[in-house]
Amino acid sequence: MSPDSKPRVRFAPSPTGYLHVGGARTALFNWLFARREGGTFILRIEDTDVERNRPELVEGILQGLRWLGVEWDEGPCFQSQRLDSYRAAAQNLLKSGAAFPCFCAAVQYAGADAVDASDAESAKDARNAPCPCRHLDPQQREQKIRDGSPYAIRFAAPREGVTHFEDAVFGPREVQNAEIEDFVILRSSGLPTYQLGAVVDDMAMGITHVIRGADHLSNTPKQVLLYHALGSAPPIFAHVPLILGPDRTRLSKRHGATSVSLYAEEGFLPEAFRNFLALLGWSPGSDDEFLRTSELISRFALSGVSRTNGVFDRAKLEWFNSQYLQQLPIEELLPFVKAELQRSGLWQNSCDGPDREWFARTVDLLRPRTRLLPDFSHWARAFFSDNFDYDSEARAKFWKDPKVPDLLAKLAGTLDALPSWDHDSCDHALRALAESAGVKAGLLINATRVAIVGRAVAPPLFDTMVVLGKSRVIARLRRAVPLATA
RNA sequence: GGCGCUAUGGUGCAAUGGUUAGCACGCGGCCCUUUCAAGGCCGAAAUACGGGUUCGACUCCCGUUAGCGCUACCA
Repeated sequence: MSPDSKPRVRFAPSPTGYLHVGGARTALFNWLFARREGGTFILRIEDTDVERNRPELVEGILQGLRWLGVEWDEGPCFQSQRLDSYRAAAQNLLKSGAAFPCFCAAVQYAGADAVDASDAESAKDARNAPCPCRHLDPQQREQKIRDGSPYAIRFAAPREGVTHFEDAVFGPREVQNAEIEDFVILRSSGLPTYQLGAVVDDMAMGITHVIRGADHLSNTPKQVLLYHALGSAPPIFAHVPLILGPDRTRLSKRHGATSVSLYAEEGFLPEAFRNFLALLGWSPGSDDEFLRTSELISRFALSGVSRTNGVFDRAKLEWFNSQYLQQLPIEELLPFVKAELQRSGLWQNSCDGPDREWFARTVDLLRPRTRLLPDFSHWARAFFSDNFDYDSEARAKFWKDPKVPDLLAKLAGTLDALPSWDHDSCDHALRALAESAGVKAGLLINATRVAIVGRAVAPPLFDTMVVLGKSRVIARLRRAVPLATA
């Protein structure tokens, strides 16, 4: 790469499932790198496996990326629309002798367990046996092709020597070519395998850095061989460690939520999710953790990427979310709360107009106790609607005292007579009432909270009263009297 | 089985070959307090094991063990 050329990177998911956490992090690293270096981030859909391919899943992957805020500069392009390139490349390799046609029957992968469980020796032999088609003489080859025998195209891997490449994370790598089998590059169906498709496209797209999961580390020498055979210098590779579940096995559906869209639905903030994901397998080199996306970008470097697989820690993710919920400038948070309230049917348009200030103040009051966006419409429901229920545990605990109904009724009257409605006025009025009634202020405070918001969990009472407004508080107190009596 | 990668508290990350091995999540305690959070303070908790190299090793080398990956006409 010449000094003035900007890096070009890509994220290349295959539409065989949703956008999972591991893929999302790979995408994020690519994106952060591109943004940091002023490069280009390309999205490519690797849909060459007709069997597993689910075209309808592509949109979900795109949505997941958009939610994550990982915007691509080019694409998405589909490998299924570039089949000619792969076939041409395969033909070139055939002509140059770097590849050969294989007429063997395709063997379906039975799974690692099946192989290991069967007779170890024969399985071993089968695995190591080189494809005999490599040594077919030209006449036999021609004959078979003329006969119309279906064939795949295999790369003729060198039997000696070593292949090396540079990995920005794992350092310089060297592999014995003897360990590399004659892998298939074009299936008998005419569709390319991953190895060929990826290399041909990365070459065509001018990819300078291949940032992908470490599960590809072992296969990289094959691709390096392809680059050379195709007459191109390989890019710089950067393999990022895998994400594991709590049991330290590769994260999968078994571990529960692995789809990015699920986290979006649960009410995580995309920026919090990004922050969390970025720090899973990467470190800025210091102890800083709360890093807004702009800082992530300015500090990202491949040299900070770890070589150790990491466990996905949901608790930490939630902590990041709560941090963003309470530390974001309020104006940045409001749109997310609005969307949440719209989702739950609690949104009032006035909050975008005359009540905007009230809305901001209320959200600000609520947010230290929220962990996920839906908290705003669940336990904080009473702040946005008169239609809320009364938590039975809260009632049992704070409406237990028989004096409560009478106190609530009296409080409604006292508050109603208040000339001004502010924190201190409410405070004094309530404490005075408690004192004259001979009860502790706490008793009345707790009972009142349940009466006006329906539950034990809420911001400080007098702040809550101010935000709810005089008429609502009084109405709710009166409404609660018979309920507290029952 | 073969080949490869990795190894710091339960988890995620720090530590030019020299620190009482640091930070954060989680956990426990205390403070604050009107509930619940948030916040503040304190605490328990780690260099996988064994050999080397070195004045000195979390750091470099070897071995062991463990985990993971690849070993498909999957990606």
